[in-house]
Amino acid sequence: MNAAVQPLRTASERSAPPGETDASALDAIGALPRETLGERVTGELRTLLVAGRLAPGEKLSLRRVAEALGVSMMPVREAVSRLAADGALEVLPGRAVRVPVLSLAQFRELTRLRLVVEGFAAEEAARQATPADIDRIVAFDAAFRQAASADPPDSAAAVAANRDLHFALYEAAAMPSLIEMIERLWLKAGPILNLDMRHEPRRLEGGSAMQAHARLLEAVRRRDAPAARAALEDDIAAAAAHIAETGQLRA
Amino acid sequence: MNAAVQPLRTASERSAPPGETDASALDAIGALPRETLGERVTGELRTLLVAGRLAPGEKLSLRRVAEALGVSMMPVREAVSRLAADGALEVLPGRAVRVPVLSLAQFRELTRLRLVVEGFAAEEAARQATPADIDRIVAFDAAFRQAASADPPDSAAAVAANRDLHFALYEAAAMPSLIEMIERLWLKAGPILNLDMRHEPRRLEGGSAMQAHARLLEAVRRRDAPAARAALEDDIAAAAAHIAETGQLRA
DNA sequence: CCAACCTAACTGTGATCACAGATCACGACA
DNA sequence: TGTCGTGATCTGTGATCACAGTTAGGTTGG
Repeated sequence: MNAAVQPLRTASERSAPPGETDASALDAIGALPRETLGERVTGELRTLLVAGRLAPGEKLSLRRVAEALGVSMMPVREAVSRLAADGALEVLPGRAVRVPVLSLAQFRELTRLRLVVEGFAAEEAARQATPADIDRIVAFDAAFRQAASADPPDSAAAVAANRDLHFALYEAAAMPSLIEMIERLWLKAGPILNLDMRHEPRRLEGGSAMQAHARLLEAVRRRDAPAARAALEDDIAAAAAHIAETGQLRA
Repeated sequence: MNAAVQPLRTASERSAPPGETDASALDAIGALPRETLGERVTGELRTLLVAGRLAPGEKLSLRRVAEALGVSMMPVREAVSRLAADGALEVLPGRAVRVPVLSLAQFRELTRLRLVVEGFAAEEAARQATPADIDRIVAFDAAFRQAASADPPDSAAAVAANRDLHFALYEAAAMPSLIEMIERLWLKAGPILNLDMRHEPRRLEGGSAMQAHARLLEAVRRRDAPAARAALEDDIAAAAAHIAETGQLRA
């Protein structure tokens, strides 16, 4: 069922640091990542969701995911609990857990919220972006361009680059809670959005996304917040319109 | 430690419907509530958090909460997992789980996000509100007025009425995901906001909240979206300014 | 009198087991 | 042929146990 789920052995990769007493060396090492298994499973599922590799309506089984990842059922339960709390997954009453199937109304609401929230983030990013931020955005824009312009288009790479581009922009706003909000929106809309981009790479050829990205980048360079918002809104609206027309949404 | 946590016995309140075959009777009964224990614990903790009855920095113990609620540790783990994913609780690396202590910068970011998101909700509510919606808002406004004007002010009732008033407004916008977003913001800001209102009920006497509510209500009645947003923004900003001055926030 | 050690209690995490309820396929009855 | 009952199988939920890591309190040694 879940061929997309990669093994994730419980490798205890915390290498015990030897008895080192040199102060300079101790200062150099940072706090080691101390990530719990449940968090890693959560991250794994999140990645699959925003990438559209788990299709809407697809059913997951705690035991199967646990087996596929090489862990017990416990961490998977925790991950599913969190994602279900975010609305990224839904647990049917007594049945199974599955990727939510959005209705057209729900998708429209999500799009409106994205326009408000991500539009605000774009404005703030245009005001606060550092040269380093802009460099990162430029890099991801180039990656997206290359993936979208290839023949045939590399849809997987385009999806990833598109995500990186957007979040590089939002991170320039330097508002952590804002980014969390946007991630939650992407988690909900990701399955349809990216499933579509993955299945219909021809949409990339239209170039509307690349055009919007170019205008966005230009606006950020000029620190023109309203223009950045406008460009981003066009990007979101164009993708949403395409989904609303051709996507598979519930009535 | 958690005297605030109310017992929550595992009462199986699902009354088995008798073998009724009358079609009209079958149509009348709705789906019975089927709530899992973990969800009830989550709701219990959410209520305590937004009401400010769990103070920032307060530490929780899974076992103690479980014992206080009369359930096993398992549902509490699930509830804490969800709330931690929302940032409403935080789990220290290897230590304990506690209510987050916001820094001044984090609180300011939350306030800005509230202005954006709840401001949008107020606009939309002003456009979409039905007479029934307005009636509900009026009722909660009256309750808030009464609690705040009493001598001494009934801070607990004021906190509850204030919450009900705001969410009655937001629900008039008829955008479920928007309400989830706002609830998450309140979950983060609630502990300081309402802890403050609870400890310093004198702030209520200033009447700035009541004045803002009155303007808000008037704007909704007139279907004046910009005015509704302005009134709500004043309400949020006034409370936030008071916290930033006197509240206990980390540097 | 203060600091360092050490032990006992407690923490969240993960695994395993038990169970009620839902699903699905097969077969009996009408 | 169509429909309902029925059983095996699988689902998520909850409880219990085991464990490594941390914390706090008391004690010892300086």
